[in-house]
Amino acid sequence: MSKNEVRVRFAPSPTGPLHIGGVRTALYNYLFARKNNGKFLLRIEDTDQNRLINGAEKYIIDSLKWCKIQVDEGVSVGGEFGPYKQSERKDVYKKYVFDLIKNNKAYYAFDSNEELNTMRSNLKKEGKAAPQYNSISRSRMKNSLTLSKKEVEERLRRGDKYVIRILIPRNQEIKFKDEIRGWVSVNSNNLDDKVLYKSDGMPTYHLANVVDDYLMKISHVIRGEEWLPSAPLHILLYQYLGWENKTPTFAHLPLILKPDGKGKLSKRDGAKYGFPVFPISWDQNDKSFIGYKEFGFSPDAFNNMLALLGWNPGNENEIFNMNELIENFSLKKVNKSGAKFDFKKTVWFNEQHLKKMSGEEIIENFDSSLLKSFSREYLVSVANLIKERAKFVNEVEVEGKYFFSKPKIYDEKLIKKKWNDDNKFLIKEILFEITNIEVFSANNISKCFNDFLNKKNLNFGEIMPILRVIVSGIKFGPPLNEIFFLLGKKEVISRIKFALNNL
RNA sequence: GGUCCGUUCGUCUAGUGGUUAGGACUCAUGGUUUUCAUCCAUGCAACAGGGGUUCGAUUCCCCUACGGACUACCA
Repeated sequence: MSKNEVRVRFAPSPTGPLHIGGVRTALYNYLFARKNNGKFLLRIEDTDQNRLINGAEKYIIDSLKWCKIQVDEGVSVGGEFGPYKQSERKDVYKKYVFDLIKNNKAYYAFDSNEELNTMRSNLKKEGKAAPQYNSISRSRMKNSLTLSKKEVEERLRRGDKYVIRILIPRNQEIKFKDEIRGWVSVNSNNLDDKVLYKSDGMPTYHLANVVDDYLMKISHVIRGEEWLPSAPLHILLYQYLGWENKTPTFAHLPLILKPDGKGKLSKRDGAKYGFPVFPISWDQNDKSFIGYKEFGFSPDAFNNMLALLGWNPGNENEIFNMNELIENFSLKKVNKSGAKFDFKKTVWFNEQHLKKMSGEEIIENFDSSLLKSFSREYLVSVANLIKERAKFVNEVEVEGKYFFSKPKIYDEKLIKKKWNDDNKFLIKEILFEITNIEVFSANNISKCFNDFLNKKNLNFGEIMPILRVIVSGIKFGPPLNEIFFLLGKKEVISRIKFALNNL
C-alpha cells in the first residue's frame, strides 16, 4: 500500500435496513475510492449490542451488492486489517482506552443512571440549557478525578460498574478543515466528557471509529452531516492518542430531507409519502418495506438519482452509469445544503435508464417461464418495442403481455361502442387483405393498412383501434404493424378470427 | 434553550464583483405519432430580508429571519 493511498470506509450499524441516505453515503465513498484508485472498506459498527437487528448485516451486504458497490475490504470479503466488525475488536479498543487513562486524557466514572439524571435535571433547574458532564459538573460526580485513588482502586477491585469518559480540556478552540464546508471551529467548553468505553466492556462509536480508522489507515472520512457536531471530539481523540499527523480528511455530506423539507428522511417516511426509502425490500416480523429493486428501479438509475442528490458534475449532463459517475465524481462538487427528496425525478431517472437498456438486459428481468416458452430473439424484440413507453423494467413484461398469450379480456368500452356489424364487416375485409400479404414485414403490413383505408376512404381512427383491441386486448401500445409483425401472420389471423367468432 | 451547519425557480441544481441569472424534474400549451408513451418546441417560475465594502453586488463581510443536524453507557 502506498503511503498516500486513498482508503475510505462505509461504517453502518446493523440496527435495521439501510435507508437511501445511508446508501448514498456508501455510494459517495465508493465513487471517491474508485475515482482515486483507492480502496472501499465495509466496517460493521455493532458496538451497541442492544440495538442489533437480526439480518441487518446481511441486508447491508445485499443492498450494496444490488447497487453494484463493490467492497474491496471488509466484513463480507476480509482483508489484512480485520476483523471488520467492531464487536470482534473489543481487545483492540481496551488497549487504547487504558492508554488514555494512563496519560490523563480519560477517567473512570462510577455514576449511576439515577445520579446522571439528577445532575442533568439540577443543571436544568439552574438554568443550564444543555446539561453536560463537563469540566464543571464532573467535579460534583463520582469519578476518578473526584474520588481518592484508594477508593477508585477499591471500586475497580470489587467490580463496580464504570464507564470511561474523555477528559475535555477547558476553553480550547478545536478546528478542522472539512472538505465540503471549509474550516469548522468549536470551543471545547461546548463539548462534554463523552463516554468512550461503556460499562458492558464495549467502546462507544466515538472511540471505536477513531481507533479503527487509524488502524485501518483510512485517509478520508466521508459521512453524513449528523456527525459534524461530534467531529471536534474525534479530532481531539486523534490528538490524545498521538495520531495527529494521521488524522484523516473529513467530509460531511448534506442530508437527504423529507419531500416537505421538515427534517431528514427517515425510515418511516416511505409509508407516509408513498415511495420506497430502502434499496431492497425488508421483510421481518411485523415490518415490511418495499425496496427500489422490487419497485422496478434499475441499480444504475437508483445510483444516478442518489448521486445527483447533493452532487453535480459541473456540467449539464444528468444521466450517468456507474463508470461515468466514477469518472466525474469529486468531493469539491458536493453541495453544502440538504436536498429534499423528489420521487418524481427519481422515476424520470429510471425511465431514462430503461430507454438506454438493451432488450437483452431487459429480458433478464422477465419471468423464467417466458424465457422457456419463447425464443430470446422474440423476447428481445418485444422488450425493445415496449421499453419506449414504460417507466420500469417490470412494466415491460406486463405491458407486453399480449405478445405472450391471446388476450383474455378486451377493452370493454371500446368493444361496446365499436364492435358493431358495420365494423365487423370491415374487419372481415381487412382480414382478407392481411391474409394476402406475401412477405409479412412491418412495412408491408403498414402498406396493407394504408391501402385498405384509402380504398375504403376511412380514417385511421375509424377502424384501427378496434383492430388493435381485438388482437391485443388494449387500446394503446406500439404501432400496430410492429405488433402484427412480431406476432406473426398466423397468430394475427387466428386472433382476428377468434374475435369475429366469439365476441 | 445551547452548539454547529446551511439558505438561487415548487423540487434537484449551474453560475459570476457588471449575465436577458442557465439546465433538469414537475406543471401548462402547441407540434410529431391515426392511439398511448416517447420526442420536439414554447411557457410558468428563483438569488430569504436588512445593513455594509464597492463605481457596481445574487456573488465578499456583518446582523436578522428561516431551515436542518447534534445535544445518550445510539450510531
